[in-house]
Amino acid sequence: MDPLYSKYPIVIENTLTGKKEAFIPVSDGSVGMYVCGPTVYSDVHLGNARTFTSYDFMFRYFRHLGYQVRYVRNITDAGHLENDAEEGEDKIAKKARMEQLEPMEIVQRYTVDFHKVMEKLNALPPSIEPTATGHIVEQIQMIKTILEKGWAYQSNGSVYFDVENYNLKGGDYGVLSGRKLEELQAGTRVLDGQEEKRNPADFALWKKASPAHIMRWPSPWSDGFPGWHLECSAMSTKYLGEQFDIHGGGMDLKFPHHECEIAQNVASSGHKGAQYWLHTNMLTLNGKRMSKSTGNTILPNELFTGENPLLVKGFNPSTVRFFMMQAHYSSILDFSNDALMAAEKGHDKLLGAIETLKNLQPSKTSTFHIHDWVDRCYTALSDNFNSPILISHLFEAVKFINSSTDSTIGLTKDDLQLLIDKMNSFAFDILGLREQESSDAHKEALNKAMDLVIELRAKARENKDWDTADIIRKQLTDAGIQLKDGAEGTSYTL
RNA sequence: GGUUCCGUGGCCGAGUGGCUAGGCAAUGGUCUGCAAAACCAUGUACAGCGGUUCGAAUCCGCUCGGAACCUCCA
Repeated sequence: MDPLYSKYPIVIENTLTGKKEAFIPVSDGSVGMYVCGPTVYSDVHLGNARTFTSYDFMFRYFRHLGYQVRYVRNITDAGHLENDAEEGEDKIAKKARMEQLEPMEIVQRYTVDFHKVMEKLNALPPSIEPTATGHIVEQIQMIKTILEKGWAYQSNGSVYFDVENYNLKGGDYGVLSGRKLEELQAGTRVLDGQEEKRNPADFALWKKASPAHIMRWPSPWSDGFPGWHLECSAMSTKYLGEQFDIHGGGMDLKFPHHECEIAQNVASSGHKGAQYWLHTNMLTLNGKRMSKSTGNTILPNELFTGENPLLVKGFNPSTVRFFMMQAHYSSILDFSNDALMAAEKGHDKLLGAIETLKNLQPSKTSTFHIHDWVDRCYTALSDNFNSPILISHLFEAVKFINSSTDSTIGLTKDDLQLLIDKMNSFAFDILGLREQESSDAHKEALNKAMDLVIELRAKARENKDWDTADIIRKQLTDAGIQLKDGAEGTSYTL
């Protein structure tokens, strides 16, 4: 049988070309995907969470279609320069001194925090999660190659990429971001240490460490540390090859980070690296950019607990994920308490219908064009990962499920099974939603207790003792349990 | 200031030359002891002003507003 990806070929918006293009992997049937991961020097930002959730969704979809996927997402633990200056200090080293901790202690703490947040959001671990500090050797090797080919120069123990020379010899620094080299030079601020460079647009491949700099490694040029952009070139090449399929990251990385990556790749191997570049869009909070200084900011964990003045309550991570999936990854998404509240209702309605679906019985004929529906769902997903359209189709099925009567759905046995399978695939395997987790033992105990309460209340209702019946319902509602009196008896939801 | 992008009904959010996206909220109805849930019905929205076109929310121009990048940032 043909794999699903040949039935529903993917089209991707390639930000390198600005066009939607048919996705044709370098190697048939497999996908190599590299995503720029977080810098682990502080709590993971909510925007990071959105970006990595978007790529997790794509990862899941590729796998679902039958591709063999290698998903590489790095951890930047070597720190980046705070500015381009000679005495520029590594962010991680700075924070370490402030808190009197070893740099790797900071790295460890925030890496663990990052993993916890992503786990809550039900993001699968990447296939490989390499660290910058673990690949100093590869980075030094790449610098050597670039130097040998004449695309870089040494200056005072540091090594810089020669952007002007690169473009004179046919390089196209600026392809990704649409920037012109002349404009870049004109717009560059005068910073300390610029005199080391031949051109303000040049960027560091290796920086000589100042005596105070804690994170440092020996190299042929100086004791120092790798430049801002090198780790991604080195690690993507190592794990995915000189030519691979997808490179992703947030919009904000487009320039200069990804622009420099392409230049480094071309300089060292003659290839651009990824064929398809993807950029996820930013997040705003109540219509404004997030900013710690104005208090317009929320941490992922605060979103889950509700411990933030901008939130009325906490939201479960699956709701947050659903909220993110309701918007396209390439659009700016605005977070607000109201928007989350609305998403929560929709999320619960969707999962509720999937729960209902389990208990429905098939009928002789089908009244829902299930194959057509499945087709439309896949078509939406394959059209540049359009999760909002998929969700709108899912709600079509929700309406159909909920309008089923007498415990019977208008689907034949096979069609019903198909609907169950696909709803599960789309909602859980691909969108990555999940039921509120509670232990089975817990659930069973609650079910038994609820059966008892419902039975007692049913007796009261038989006797038309409405006061008792209403008190029970009211108290349960206050406790967060909603009773629903239906034709077939009473059920409850949390 | 430069580069790029966006502005959709009460809110969130798809679409992007002619055909109902969807969710939430609201109103009416069905059901119910009453609720809740669910279902049915109801909104002729596309920042403003011009232009192109048989036809524009969708293309072009200007104006206003917002965002990202130009310095580490998903």
